[in-house]
Amino acid sequence: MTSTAAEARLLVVDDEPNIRELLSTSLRFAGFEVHTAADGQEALSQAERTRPDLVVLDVMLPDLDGFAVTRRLRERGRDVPVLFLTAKDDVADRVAGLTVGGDDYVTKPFSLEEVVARIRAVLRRTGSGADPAAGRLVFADLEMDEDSHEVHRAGHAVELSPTEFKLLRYLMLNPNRVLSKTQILDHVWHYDFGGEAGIVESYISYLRRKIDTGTDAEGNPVKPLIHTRRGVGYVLRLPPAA
Amino acid sequence: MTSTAAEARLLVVDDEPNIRELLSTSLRFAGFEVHTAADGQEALSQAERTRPDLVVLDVMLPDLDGFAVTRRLRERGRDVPVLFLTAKDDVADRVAGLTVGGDDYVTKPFSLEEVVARIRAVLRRTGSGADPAAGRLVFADLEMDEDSHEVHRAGHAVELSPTEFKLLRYLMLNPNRVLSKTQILDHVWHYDFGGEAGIVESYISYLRRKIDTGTDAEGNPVKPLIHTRRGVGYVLRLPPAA
DNA sequence: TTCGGCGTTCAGACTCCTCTCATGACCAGC
DNA sequence: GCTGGTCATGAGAGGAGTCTGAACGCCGAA
Repeated sequence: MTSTAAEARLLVVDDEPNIRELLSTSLRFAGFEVHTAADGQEALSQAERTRPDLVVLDVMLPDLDGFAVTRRLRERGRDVPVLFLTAKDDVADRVAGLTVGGDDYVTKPFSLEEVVARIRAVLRRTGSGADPAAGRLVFADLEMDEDSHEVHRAGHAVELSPTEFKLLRYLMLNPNRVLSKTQILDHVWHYDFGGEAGIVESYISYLRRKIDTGTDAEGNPVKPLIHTRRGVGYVLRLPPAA
Repeated sequence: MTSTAAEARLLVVDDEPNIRELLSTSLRFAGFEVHTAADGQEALSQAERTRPDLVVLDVMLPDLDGFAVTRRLRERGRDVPVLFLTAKDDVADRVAGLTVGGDDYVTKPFSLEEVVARIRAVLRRTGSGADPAAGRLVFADLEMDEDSHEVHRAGHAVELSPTEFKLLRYLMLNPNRVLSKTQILDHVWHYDFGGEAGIVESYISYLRRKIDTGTDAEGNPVKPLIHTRRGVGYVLRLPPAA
């Protein structure tokens, strides 16, 4: 995750300490200023004090639920956008219009990639953002549009599965940086994924097949962008000059 | 919902906090400046202060009903247009008489798509609006007239059912953006719709049959505009270049 | 009342995705 | 050149996601 100047101020609300910790650490590293709260009441007072640009809010809280918190936040005139965290079987619990306005939601267990991407997407939609490059990742002749989920290599459209897409986004957010398989697993896969790191190798292989093969407009083979650092991990970068 | 500079100032009047919240959040995100009131008296004083361009008014209020509020508003010389919210069984008798002038009404439970579309339609009719493109949505060779409810694909008229129409409008308001099934459900269907997201798949299927099949003027098959992003949602966009 | 259109649900078929496993290639150090 | 470890890739099982047709109830129009 590239960390720049503080991108935005977030409030993370979850009663499970592990989740709170996981999120706040990762989001701070992703460049956000992060405050936390463990329940609805604390969330309201924290929001009052810290004036977040976005609230990451677990729907299931011990006191007030996420909807009550949202309503009270907005009754106070703060129409701050919310990213809801919800269990998969709570879908019925979705209640009227979880995703109204600029809001969005992510189901637990989530991947960190997913959360960061959704936060950025919500801020992009609701923020003052007039950034033309918003939602667009570019590395060499490889381009990704996060809103339409489109990927192009050397001008050609590439179809990626959801996991392939998330993996490539993670690589493109960290160009020229070697990422270990464990790191990739921790960011791209669900936080309670039980499998082995071998799956990363498989998906790197799929990605290479889709973006590092084929030819450009003149018929020359494209230069590979995904490189193996044996014993270390993988890196997205331009191939060495010669 | 594309959000632009504040389009107009609205006053939302409803005694149910959830409905008020749902409406104000969504309408703000749709680009309106929104004030709220919980009963008739508050509505009158808010209208006095904020001078709205349109009032969204629940007919059933704890103190004054929608008639009285409207009458008093107009006695004060404010001929602001009103969009009434009414329960289904109130329709026959009373509401019809209410909708004099540029007014309109929507029955509860409503869909957000519907409310936003009606508000825009009323403002278009009554406002100073001289926008030539008003009420007209175009994407590639697909055209929709929101006022006449007409849809054309490659020059051919297409007949759509009401739900199909709303779904297509939502897609056309968000071109090149992947919309999840939940998002679509929340915007296009009634806010208390209890069903599953499967219905979205069905209606996408109907829409495809009507607008993504057939041929253009030269007899070439039309290019599909509705695309599935497996595991993510649907997107309205031009097919990949080649 | 009958009829037809519409909204909704459901089930089956199908496609695509995820993940694991096994094999063989590759690489670095000796 | 060996050798042990690492990595690339294909095959395939199983599952999740998707599409479509059929059926039913509702409602408004005739």
